[in-house]
Amino acid sequence: MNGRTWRRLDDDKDKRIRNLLLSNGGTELPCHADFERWRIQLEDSTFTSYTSGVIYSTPTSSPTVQRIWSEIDEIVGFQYEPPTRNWLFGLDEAGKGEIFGSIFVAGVAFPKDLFFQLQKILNFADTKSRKRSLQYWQGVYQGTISLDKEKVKVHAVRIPPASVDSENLRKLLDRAYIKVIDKILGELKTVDVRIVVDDYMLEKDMQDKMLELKRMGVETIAEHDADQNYLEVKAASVIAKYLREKEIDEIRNNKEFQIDGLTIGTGSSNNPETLKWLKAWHKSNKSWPWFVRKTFRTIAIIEGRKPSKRKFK
DNA sequence: TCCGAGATGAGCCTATACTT
DNA sequence: AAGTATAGGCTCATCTCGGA
Repeated sequence: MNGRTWRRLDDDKDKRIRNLLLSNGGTELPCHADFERWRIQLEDSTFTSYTSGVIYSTPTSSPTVQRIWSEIDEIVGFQYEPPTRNWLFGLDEAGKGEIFGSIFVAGVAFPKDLFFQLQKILNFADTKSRKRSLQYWQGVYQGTISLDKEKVKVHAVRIPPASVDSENLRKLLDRAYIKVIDKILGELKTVDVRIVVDDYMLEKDMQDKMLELKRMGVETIAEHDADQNYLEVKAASVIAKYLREKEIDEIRNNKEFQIDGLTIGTGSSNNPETLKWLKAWHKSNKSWPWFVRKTFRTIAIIEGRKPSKRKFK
């Protein structure tokens, strides 16, 4: 059972929500700290407003409270850039700076009438945090793709470690992004689309692609931190994150890739378990498994090699 | 009422490109 | 060649809040 949180509220919305609760029989409770603006008890749920512009409602089994939640959703409205086209199409990648595993580039497109349903699902999904379990990502992923199987278009491309070792990363990203765009746009069969990508510093291929799309009449946006401002990018980042976590989880649980009781850890260069695993594996004289990015600095240092500068031009 | 979990920012890692 | 910038990732410390 989960509560609900609404973020980025201004004073006006806060006031309207407070009035809504009071007019539906809510009773005011004393605040518990300076940073609390008000507390209102309504049936089995306590609503707390914080000075940071956040309102939180504790879990409920009351239909009345759930109806109020929907009304609050309407007052709060868009917590991301509102739709400007009938279709919203976002792309993002996960696993770029990791020393293990693949990079996943994912794209998600959905019609604008699914905006609020999706916003509700993704409101809690924090893609930056690794602390959440694979089950958590799977839940958000399933929630996203099963929202409306006919209308939600999803496509992802995997960039394997061997490619990362042998080619320019941004050029690989360019190609993966273009593949995803072509696939999903082909399914949409319309240019009434807003395409938003998280700006990884696009290379020429992708820049050209974006210009071509613009000429076709598609709205194109590339900006950093796009997942915070565009719901479609947030959705894509969740898909990419899930696929990446799934792969790493499978490697981690594979006994074949455990040594001296050590797993591969998170796969990041400054994860202590990952470093211990690297040292133990190297000591055993086994060759590196497929998922290790052999050209990365950390691996070269473990091998006693001089870290070479990567110049794939 | 109060403890601990989640959020956040700094500083480290990875990559590439541009400037000096 | 070294320094700057951009991107994403993780860890750690600190602080804000979430919830019993």
